[in-house]
Amino acid sequence: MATDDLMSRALAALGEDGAPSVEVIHALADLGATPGPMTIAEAAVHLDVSPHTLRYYERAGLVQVSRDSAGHRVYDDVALRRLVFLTRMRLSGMPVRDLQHYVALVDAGKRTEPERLDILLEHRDTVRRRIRELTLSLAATEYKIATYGGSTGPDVEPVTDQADG
Amino acid sequence: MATDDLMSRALAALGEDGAPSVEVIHALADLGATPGPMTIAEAAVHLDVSPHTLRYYERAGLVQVSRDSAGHRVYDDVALRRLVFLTRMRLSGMPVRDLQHYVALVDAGKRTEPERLDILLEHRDTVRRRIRELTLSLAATEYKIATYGGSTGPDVEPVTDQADG
DNA sequence: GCTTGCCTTCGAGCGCGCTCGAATCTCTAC
DNA sequence: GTAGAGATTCGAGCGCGCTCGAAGGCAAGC
Repeated sequence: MATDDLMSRALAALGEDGAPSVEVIHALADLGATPGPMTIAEAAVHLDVSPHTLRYYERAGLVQVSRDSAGHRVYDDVALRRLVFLTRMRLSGMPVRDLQHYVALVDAGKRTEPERLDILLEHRDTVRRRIRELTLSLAATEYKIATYGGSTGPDVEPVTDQADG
Repeated sequence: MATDDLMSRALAALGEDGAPSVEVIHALADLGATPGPMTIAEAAVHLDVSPHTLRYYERAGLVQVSRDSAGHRVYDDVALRRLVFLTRMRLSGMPVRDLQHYVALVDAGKRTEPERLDILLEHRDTVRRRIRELTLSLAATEYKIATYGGSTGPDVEPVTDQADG
């Protein structure tokens, strides 16, 4: 089950109301399936990013990846789980810098859990704010679409094109 | 009524359910209030961007701004309305490149309205997709927050820290 | 008159997140 | 043995959207 497939399926399962089901949440939590060791090309497909990006993440210290006898990267379950987390956080807009901080905390041990939780809580709020912004922009866009022709509103009938048309 | 104030107020009025009220939509459509001519500093506050950004938008051909006798920019209602539109679209993630295309169509006259409408429709879909992505990421983040301590799920009790903790 | 402050233009610089190219290595297939 | 695919490292480059700095202009206040 590739992550992009999973996201696609989850997106498909997510109704217009925007309330994810329990199944979707469980699917996103990646419970169960351990896809096993894979090459960088396979991992890239699995995570829906480019091999270049995977190497970049590794260089950035976000994930450690072992090598086989040929020196090629081997993505095991540990690396893949972290990368699923990382790509998901990136998709939701968390900067790489913040992720570097977060993984540093993870690597620093269990005592950093409170701070990690704080980061997640703050990120949650950021995502919520962003969703609201987008919801408003969406409403404005839909309003503009619905009233097209009267570019500043329904009570204005422009003779020529308006500036914000 | 500054645009940022308006957005703040609209955000405050927007409940957890994420369904904007008619009032909010009307407010976002900027019906009524014409703030009159203002300086670049005033416009920047009004639009919640920097003067640098306003000059950049003008250089990018997104808006035309006249000058007073001293050569200073004068933001009239036409410019301000367009900038409200532009900043809103930017906020919702439309690339400057696309906005350049859009305003070029506006300046090309009424016959380009169908294409403009297409752009808005496509943008609407893009914003919807993005909202869904963020909603899913939010759900995953909230799940992780709720199950914190069991970093890969509730059925796993890690002895040491997990890679995706 | 002179300082202060905000404005102007212009081009350059920057932070982010990749993205790419070059040179080289390893494995597989023919 | 040799061609080809795909991997490696490294540093550089790029597209985006600003952001800044330098050098100078204009108007008001002391």
